[in-house]
Amino acid sequence: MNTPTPPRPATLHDVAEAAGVSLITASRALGNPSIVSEKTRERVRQAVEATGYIPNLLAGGLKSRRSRMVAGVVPALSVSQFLPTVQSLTATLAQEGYQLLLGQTFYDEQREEEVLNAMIGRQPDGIVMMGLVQSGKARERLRRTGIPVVETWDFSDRPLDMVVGFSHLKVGSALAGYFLSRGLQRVGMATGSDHRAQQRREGFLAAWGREVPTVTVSAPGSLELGRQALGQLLAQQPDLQAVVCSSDMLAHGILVEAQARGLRVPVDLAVSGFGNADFAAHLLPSLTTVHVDGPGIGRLAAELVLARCKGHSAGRSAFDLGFELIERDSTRRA
Amino acid sequence: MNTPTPPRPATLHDVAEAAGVSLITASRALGNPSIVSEKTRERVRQAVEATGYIPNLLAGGLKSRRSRMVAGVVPALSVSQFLPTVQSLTATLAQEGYQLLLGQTFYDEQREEEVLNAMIGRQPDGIVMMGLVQSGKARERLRRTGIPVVETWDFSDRPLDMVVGFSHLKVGSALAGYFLSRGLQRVGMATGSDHRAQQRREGFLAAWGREVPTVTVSAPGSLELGRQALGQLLAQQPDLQAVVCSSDMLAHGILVEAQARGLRVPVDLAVSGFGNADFAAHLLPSLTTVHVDGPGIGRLAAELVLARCKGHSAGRSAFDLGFELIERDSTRRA
DNA sequence: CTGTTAGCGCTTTCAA
DNA sequence: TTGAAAGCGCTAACAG
Repeated sequence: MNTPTPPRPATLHDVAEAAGVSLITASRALGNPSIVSEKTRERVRQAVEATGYIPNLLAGGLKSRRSRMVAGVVPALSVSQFLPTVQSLTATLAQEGYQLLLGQTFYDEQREEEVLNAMIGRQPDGIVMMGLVQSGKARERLRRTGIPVVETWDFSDRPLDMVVGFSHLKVGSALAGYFLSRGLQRVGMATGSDHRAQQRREGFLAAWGREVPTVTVSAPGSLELGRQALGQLLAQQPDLQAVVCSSDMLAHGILVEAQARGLRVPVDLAVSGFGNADFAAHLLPSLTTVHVDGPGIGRLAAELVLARCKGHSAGRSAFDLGFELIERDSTRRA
Repeated sequence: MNTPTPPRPATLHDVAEAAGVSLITASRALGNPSIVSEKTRERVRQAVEATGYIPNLLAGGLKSRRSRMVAGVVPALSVSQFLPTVQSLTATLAQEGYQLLLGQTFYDEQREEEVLNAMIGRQPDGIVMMGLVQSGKARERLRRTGIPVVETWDFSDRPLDMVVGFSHLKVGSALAGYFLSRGLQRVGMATGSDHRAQQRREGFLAAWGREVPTVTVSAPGSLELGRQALGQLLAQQPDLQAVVCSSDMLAHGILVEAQARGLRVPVDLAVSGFGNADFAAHLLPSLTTVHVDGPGIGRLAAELVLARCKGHSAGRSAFDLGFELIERDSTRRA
């Protein structure tokens, strides 16, 4: 064999030539094989093999107006809450030949606008946001592009386009109801600075009926910040009975700091988290938390975008997937 | 004002018309402003404003042969080890107007080939892999495309193209040296099934000089798997003195299970992790681990890709960023 | 400094 | 079932 490897990557033109068919026939053999004869299809297949052809999807997308890319935007990748969602989103899209373009806003409206503009310029077939789009300018711009947008991990009756999530206010009030039912009085909060954590706090206070000592930490929080938060809460209220946290990592920090201070959980102090991280069930004591179906959110978001791409304009556009309060040992009465 | 919003998004053509200049002048005013007169530049700027123009970067890339996208490939997004790297990679690229295309291999060669083909079809200006490219077929194909590739989080003297990482063998032997120097004899390992964790194990055994009881868990491990692993190790060797873990989460699980069993760390059992996760320093006891500069890896990988895009063909292509063993209380002699 | 011309690689018409 | 023509939106190359 003496096939000199072509210096530049093979194009569909090369494939057509090698197969002895026209360019468009080669295109159809690959993109719409059912309307091409068996024989031709096979010859094209061999030509692809021989040339090592990989289709340039950017070029195809220019004419067909589908990039087969979906933008996924997170506050920051390190916010572990969203990882299962982004993972299943990416995996579901990949199954259908779509790739994810990743963007980060760092909880900043300016950056949110920038990253969304950068995404729009790449003509994504859909955009999936973790959280609601904050910037009004960006909302307006997105609406005008007509690109399908799925906001997730939150809920709104008047979404930009589609929304898949749950009500953080309701999470907060569910937690308040739970702690009230346990007869706990002196509750404190360790809560992230982000919009969703603040919403849960509001929901909690509304149901609780009065203010509670609160330490706000920079989103999304960490074990270290949780440890510090307990110190600060105890300084404010030495006879604290419970701490409600906006993430499992913060709650974990509370558990560690409680142990360091010789406080027994839940006897001396009850603790709850949020997110049902995979470590929550296996801590000592196991952590009471709020479970959310992260992978389910990602899957549904992907399906909604894909459905739109195929022209099925779904009827419903707001999906409340709810949440579940999971009681474990960290709040269980002896 | 009575400017009817155009139903289809504005193109550069519309901008040029609105500004009263030719298409290419409008293009230059945006992409290479220094060679356009101040006056023209301003008129184009206003036309962009008026039309709400967002450049179609896919179309531009077709001709210029730069997509301004970089592919980033992880085993799975939930492998938290890589998150700081992907985060800084994405952020560094975004600063220069590049976006990240995300792919997942799920530790599977078949999927690795698929995801790399999907990426190549999108003409990325570079590819950053977390780990080495496993599939020989994919290595060959990547080499032929000529796309800059940076393999990370590992090291090789004969990389596919560029490599930014460190030697897992050396990490293993450093850990062995450390435990030997502590005079510990009966050591066990809890280790992930992935290639890098296995390499660290090999490095450890080579320096240790003999086999040790080992529990292998599915990569990347979790707190729960760590807890189970300690049970299994103790069943094999009841008088175990130390456990070397392939991740901080596994080590954390060992700590929790030790506490559940009434074993004191480090007095009864010494424990080490890997990765220096942000919780490691704040656990009780704080966790001895191996620190790796995750964000630094991402930043350097981005810079290498960007340098190649600008034509600077860097001399060096293998960067060993090393690692640092961080001794904390979980192995410290009383 | 500005414009004209010719594509990038592919897919959508339309016609055979 | 196959093909020819046209052009997606933009930029490189070469004039003026």
